[in-house]
Amino acid sequence: MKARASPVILRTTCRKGRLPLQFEPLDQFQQRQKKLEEIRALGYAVYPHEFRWTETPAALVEAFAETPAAELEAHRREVRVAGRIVSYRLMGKAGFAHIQGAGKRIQVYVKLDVLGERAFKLFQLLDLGDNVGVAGHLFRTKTNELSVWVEELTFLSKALLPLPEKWHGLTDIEIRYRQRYLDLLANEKSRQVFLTRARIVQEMRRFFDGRGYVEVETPMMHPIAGGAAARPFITHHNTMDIDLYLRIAPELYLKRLVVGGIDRVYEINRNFRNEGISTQHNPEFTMLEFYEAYSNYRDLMELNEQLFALLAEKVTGSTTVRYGEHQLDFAKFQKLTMREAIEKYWPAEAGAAPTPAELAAPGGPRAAVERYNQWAGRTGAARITAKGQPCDGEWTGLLFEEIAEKHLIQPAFIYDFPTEISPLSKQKPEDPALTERFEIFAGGMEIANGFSELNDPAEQERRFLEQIAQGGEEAPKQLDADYIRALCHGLPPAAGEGIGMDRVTMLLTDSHSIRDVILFPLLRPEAPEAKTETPGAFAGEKD
RNA sequence: AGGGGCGUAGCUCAGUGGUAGAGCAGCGGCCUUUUAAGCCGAAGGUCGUGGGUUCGAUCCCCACCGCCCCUACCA
Repeated sequence: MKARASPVILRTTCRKGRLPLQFEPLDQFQQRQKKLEEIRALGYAVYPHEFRWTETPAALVEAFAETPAAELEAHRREVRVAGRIVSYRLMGKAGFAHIQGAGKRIQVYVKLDVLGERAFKLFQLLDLGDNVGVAGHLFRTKTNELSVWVEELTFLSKALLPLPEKWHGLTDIEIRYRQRYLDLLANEKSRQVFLTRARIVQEMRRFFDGRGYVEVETPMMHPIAGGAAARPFITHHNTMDIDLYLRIAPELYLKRLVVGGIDRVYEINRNFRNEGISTQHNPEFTMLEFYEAYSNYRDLMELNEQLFALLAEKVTGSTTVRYGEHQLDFAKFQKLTMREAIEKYWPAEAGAAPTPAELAAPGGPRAAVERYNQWAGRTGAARITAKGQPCDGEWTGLLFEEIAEKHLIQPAFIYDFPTEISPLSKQKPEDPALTERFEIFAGGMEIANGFSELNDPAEQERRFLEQIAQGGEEAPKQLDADYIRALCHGLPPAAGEGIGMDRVTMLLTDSHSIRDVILFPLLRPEAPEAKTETPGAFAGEKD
């Protein structure tokens, strides 16, 4: 949208204690520094250390929303309240402003004959964006707006740069992401999204803590990147002189902890994947991953039904949540095996849909792909393609992704994944071609992935070696022998799952880009500005 | 990575092949119950960057940069 997000940064020479940077708009920046000096000259501390308040602006507005003027007069309510100035109207010897705090704004009224010369002069030197504290009593104006009759005005800090425009607010998407603090100040909706996100994390913790789970933190820097198929970021430790990978999943460490007797364990933390960026992908994203000994994937599916219904209810007040044009019902999950999903969503015009039995037969998935591609070729739809020589399981996965995934708007479990694409999952006893694995889809996105954990070290080693042999950028390069050793010490039967917290937040806040639920999403760094020598940068200070 | 869109004042946006405009914010003045306060006045822009076409480019063409969307990879 914008060439570069303002402000333009002008570099100046750094002199002892002086602000080395200047920011656009320069005229306002300098104007406000001048006012700051005038405030100092009046004898006010320009960076005071605290303000004792009694209520936030939001609390006042809420608590006295209905209190009539007469009652406020009769029972005078003294308050001390602090916030950021978001509107300002000076009218000669009186003035109004709104100060914003805890997401809401309250009006304050100042009068020369109440405040006195010095404090009123201070009020005249205020700008939109400044932080102030006021002490006084509540009253209602002629137009019946709840306001603070200010008896004492305290300067708290200066905004040297202007706030976004007050009427339209901040709409520039790039600035909203790069300078999130402005977005949070200007857009209540954005503030709400991040408060809701915090609430989601809180409720998740409550849910797992209440079931005897222990929260842990495992390494984010891994000598071997494992636990998922993804390209890792590489970093380097100087003293040890070794390369490390930012983790792509905590899975293998958490299961070591289950070996160690922490039977119910979870972690909420970041994963890093060196892959594409989109409305559903940020290079670092937050996963809740949990493991439960002695349970299988069916137990987990049941747990998830409880979890998501409860979460939606607690966070939005209802188990039914609006997401764009849809109403997602988190109290009702569709359940389909992967093969059933392919059959169900197979396009009618593409000929007979492959049955689960057909997809189970050797060469069946491959044949279905060919049939699908013939149809795709005729209609111009995307063909299913793969590098190398995919096996039946991989073809099945590709079919599912192409045909079914986008239709999974309502919450759904897709289960029984091919073993070939599930290297850490336990096979189904009656069919070793399939594993006890499920994924949860909602809003057309994958939001969770869980399975009965493979705990047979011999089989795990075989699967790892197979992965490595297949190669590819996303396959591990090295056998994680330490993990196999841990399995050799005996991992009890267990089920585990990872939940994409960012995506869950998207669903519960009706956000359609992952960047709207991540405070500081990854953006390309702003182009460095040309260095400009600007001597005597500060008002009243010359070198 | 490929395709599409966008980039004009601090913010939100108009606009034109002939040297750029509004509202808000900022500056000076008036104003002691306003609330998108009002009124008067002055200011503010290498129209994303670099080339090209042209007598002349913010506008047309090309390249580059950044952001957004879609597709691909992925969760």
